[in-house]
Amino acid sequence: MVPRERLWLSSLSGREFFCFLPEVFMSFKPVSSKLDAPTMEEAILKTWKKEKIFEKSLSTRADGPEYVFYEGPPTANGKPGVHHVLARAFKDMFPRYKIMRGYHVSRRGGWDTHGLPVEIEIEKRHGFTNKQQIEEYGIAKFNEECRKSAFDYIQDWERLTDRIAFWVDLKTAYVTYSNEYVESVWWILRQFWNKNLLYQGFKVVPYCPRCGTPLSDHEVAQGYEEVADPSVFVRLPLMDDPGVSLLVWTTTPWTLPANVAVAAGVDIEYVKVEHQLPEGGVEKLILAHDLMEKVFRGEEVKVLETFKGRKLKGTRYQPLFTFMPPEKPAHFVVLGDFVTTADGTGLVHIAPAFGADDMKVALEYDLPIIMTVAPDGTFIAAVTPWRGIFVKNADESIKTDLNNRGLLFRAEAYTHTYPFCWRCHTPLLYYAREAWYIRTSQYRDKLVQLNQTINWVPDHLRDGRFGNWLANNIDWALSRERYWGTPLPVWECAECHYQHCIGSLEELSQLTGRDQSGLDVHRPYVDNVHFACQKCGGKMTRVPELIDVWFDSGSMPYAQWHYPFENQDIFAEQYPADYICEAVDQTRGWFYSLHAISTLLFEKVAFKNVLSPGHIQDAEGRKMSKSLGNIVQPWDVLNVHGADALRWYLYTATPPGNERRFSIDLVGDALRTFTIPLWNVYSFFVTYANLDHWQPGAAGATPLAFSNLDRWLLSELNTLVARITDAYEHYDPTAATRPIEKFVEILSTWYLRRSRRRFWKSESDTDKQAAYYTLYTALVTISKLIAPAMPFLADELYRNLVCTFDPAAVESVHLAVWPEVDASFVDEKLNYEMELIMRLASLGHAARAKANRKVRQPLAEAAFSLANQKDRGVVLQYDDLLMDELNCKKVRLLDASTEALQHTVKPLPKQLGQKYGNKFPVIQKAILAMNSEAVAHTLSSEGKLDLTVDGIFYAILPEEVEVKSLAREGFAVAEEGSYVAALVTELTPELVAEGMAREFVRRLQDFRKETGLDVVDRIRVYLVASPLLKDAILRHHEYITGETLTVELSFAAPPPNARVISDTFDGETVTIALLKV
RNA sequence: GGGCUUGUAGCUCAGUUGGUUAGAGCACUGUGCUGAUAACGCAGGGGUCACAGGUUCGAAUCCUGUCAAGCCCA
Repeated sequence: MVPRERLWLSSLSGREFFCFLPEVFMSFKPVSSKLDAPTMEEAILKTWKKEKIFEKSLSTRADGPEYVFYEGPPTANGKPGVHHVLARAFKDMFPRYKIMRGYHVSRRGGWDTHGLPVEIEIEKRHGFTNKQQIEEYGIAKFNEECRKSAFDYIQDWERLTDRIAFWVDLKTAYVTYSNEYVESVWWILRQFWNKNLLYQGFKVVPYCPRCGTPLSDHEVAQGYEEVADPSVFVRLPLMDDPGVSLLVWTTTPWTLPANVAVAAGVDIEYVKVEHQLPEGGVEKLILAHDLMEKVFRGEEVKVLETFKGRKLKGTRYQPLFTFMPPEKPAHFVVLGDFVTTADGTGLVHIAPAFGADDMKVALEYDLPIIMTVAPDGTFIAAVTPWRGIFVKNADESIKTDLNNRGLLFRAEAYTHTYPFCWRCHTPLLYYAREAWYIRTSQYRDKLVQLNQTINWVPDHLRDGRFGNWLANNIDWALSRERYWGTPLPVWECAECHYQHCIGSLEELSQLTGRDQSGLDVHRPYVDNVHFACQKCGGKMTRVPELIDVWFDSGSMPYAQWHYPFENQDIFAEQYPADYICEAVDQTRGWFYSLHAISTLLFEKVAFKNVLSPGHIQDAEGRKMSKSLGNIVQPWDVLNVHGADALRWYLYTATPPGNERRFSIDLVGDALRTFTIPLWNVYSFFVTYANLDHWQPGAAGATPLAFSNLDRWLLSELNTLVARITDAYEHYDPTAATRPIEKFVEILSTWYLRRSRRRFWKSESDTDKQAAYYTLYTALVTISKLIAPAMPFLADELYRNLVCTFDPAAVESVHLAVWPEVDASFVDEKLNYEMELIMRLASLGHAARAKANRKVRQPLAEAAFSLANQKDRGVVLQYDDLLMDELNCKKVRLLDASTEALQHTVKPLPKQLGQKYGNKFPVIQKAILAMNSEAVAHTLSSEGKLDLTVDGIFYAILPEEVEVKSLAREGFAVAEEGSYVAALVTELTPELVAEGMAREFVRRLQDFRKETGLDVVDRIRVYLVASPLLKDAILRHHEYITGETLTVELSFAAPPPNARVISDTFDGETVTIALLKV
């Protein structure tokens, strides 16, 4: 069928006005069926800027309730990658949704500007390899370069942020190095100082003795190598049990002079064994049961006693060395959860100065810390035998010493990975340095309790990774011995060592008696500020440390507003956040620093909802890294497929907490499977609505005649709105997007496929109006539902579909109001019934294919069998849809009373199994052993089936057995589960002729298209055809001319200027000559 | 070494309180349909539900262990 001629004189009443002035018809902007996504998106971007849509999204909601979003500040000293797009895409969608719900979302941006990554860039630039070089170069110059470098790639960030439509206010973005920001951070630290939460202690850090500096984690990670270290087993004779020794193991003998305790595992099983000495006699040793085999290597030992580790707690042993007598109780067994039985003896030597676990357990048990090593990595003078020797070089001599004293059980080489300095290749030492801590562990219970009130997505983070981290909270090691960062605002007196923490620049001014408001708060300037000690009048100098950059970013709720020095009202409104979002690696980074600072400061949460997406991997599931060369650049994707497809892929590919594989092609799939079908529906609608001069809201007084199909689509649409709304309310990006894909699919492949003729037909009746209304409503609603996810396409649809005709409409979908569910349209029954009809249509097609009957050939009859009695009425109710879809003259139900049927029965495991439990197998067997016809008959006539198996009686109900009916003969059959479609495939001459006519129409339409005719062009047709075909054409003359807009169809000779083709089908031949009128 | 997470078709993913023969989309092959479509329909091939035990009438699903990958920590 061809769309009717577009003449409007005979059209709907009330439209005559347009007929006289066709040139002023308002119409939708024409939409090509080809979509160029990047071009479309860039045009929308320009429009947004021109019309200041982002600004309006704020101003139009100025009176709305506040929805607070915190931007986790990135560092702009590197180029943004796909993983940044990921986080930003997830950040963006919920604020956009909330705007449409009427909220005001200020979305201030921010930049993290301090820290080691920035310093390293500058070090690389100058080829610096150690801290002395920086100090020789000058901290002032160095920091000035850091300050500039922090924004080296800011333009890349701004461009990318803009292009992916992450709406964030970068014009007013906070910057962590600004004096105002730092002053707020100082204020926070001062609050902690006042509460006695800030203290100085030791921290064990990976330390390079040659460079004289601790290394950051990622520096350490660069330098692991496999090496052979000495592995020694050492006896520690017990004080109170002569002849018995603890057996400990270590790969760092140089730490033994600093030993203060031995750790055992509380639930590990230990044994006391009797062991034959090679030189004669026996000794008694204590070690973990599971490691006996490894330690004694088949040597025979006698187990004297077995006990759990907790029993060893407090057991005292004789110190190995006595160079430095401890000032506190030491040399006894403690319990540690880090003890394992993977290696060694299950008893771990503890030297708090040289191991993080050791330090932790030392704090727990108040053990002394014995520092035997100087900063250059050599033993101090007190360790007399090895003074001045580099510790690793003393290992052999220490072994000899122990052996001479009969304490060495065994020594050998042990190969493992050990960290080396990435700059100078010196083996790193784990080494205790003085450090500043925040006493977060004092607030452990509060941290845990407040965390329970936070909504985590995925929710396992709350009690898993984050919850565990809080439950085992240790004090926050705050200080860093670096240059470019927020200085720790503690001043110390050179004389009496009195310390004072500064809380504001004003305080500093008072103390120094000089206006410090213009001071650069960074090193080295702040280090040159001195004042008199309150206690002794001595000279106060700032301590050299900076603070952890995570403290900077965790302070952003306060510092971004220069709170409490300014903006107290804004702060009150913007704290805490409703929503934050960063990748999962931030659990112990930003998420923790926000939570810890907020808890210690105000005992409140800093954020109520947090979404934490998993990382991006390459298409093979490997992580993206420079060394693998598998990094996908965001612009390569954006320039090909656009930002919407990229975002859509990220939302739909996998639940947010999972890792997701990523490649240009996977984004292309999102475009092909969702965007393009949606675009085609849109393009179809606009094309035909323009041809018909259809306008939204112009139907006038005529009531719309909604078909079943319309009512169904509107029901599905409102169901969809409810689902998507619910998903957004629950911070579920996958559920907020995937159902839209499903909806667009059924919109395109069922609603539109089944409705095409309604749009083409000549009469502009109420049915057609209903179809336009329905499709229009669906498209406009979709534009709103996808707005938070695909901001460009959404606005493209909305602006053309809504703004074109409605001058009162807001100018962008992002300023529009989120759709409400109209419950009166939701009809669950209708949804169910249409799904059934789609399934039956599908079965009908399958039956056709099996019988080798193409769809163009009409068939006499399609019959269906449905096991569920309730479903049977549905078939007849929608028979018009099925007849049309399957090209059948009649649709009916298979019926046992009117035709020969055979039945198959299937006992249903779910129903029978749940009811009868372990009797299910015998019941199933018994039913299958019976005659299926008899079972089917009894169940339908008596409503139950009596069964006795092994002397037990069962009454089986119809719903517990599936009965399927099959026609015996004369049908082509397809079945799925209990559904059966049966087609009568016998053809009458009438049906054959009609099939030929349709076949002929198809050729003619192809020919029209090939000739380049417009859909509304009219034609004359001249034919030569074989007799059977000629007969069919004459019989269906009216149908053919109507479908093909043929004004004259004749079997006369064609004029010489006609286009001619010949074709053969179904054994018939035809020659067609065509002429445009 | 520890914690958390993941593992289902070639690829991307569903799979409800355990219950019929484990599904969908993409890709591939065949075929049909089409004057919106870059489409669409139908069919086919493709599965040791990572592996091994256990519980159960019945396990992708519950339990235990192992392996692999990712992240965080050590």
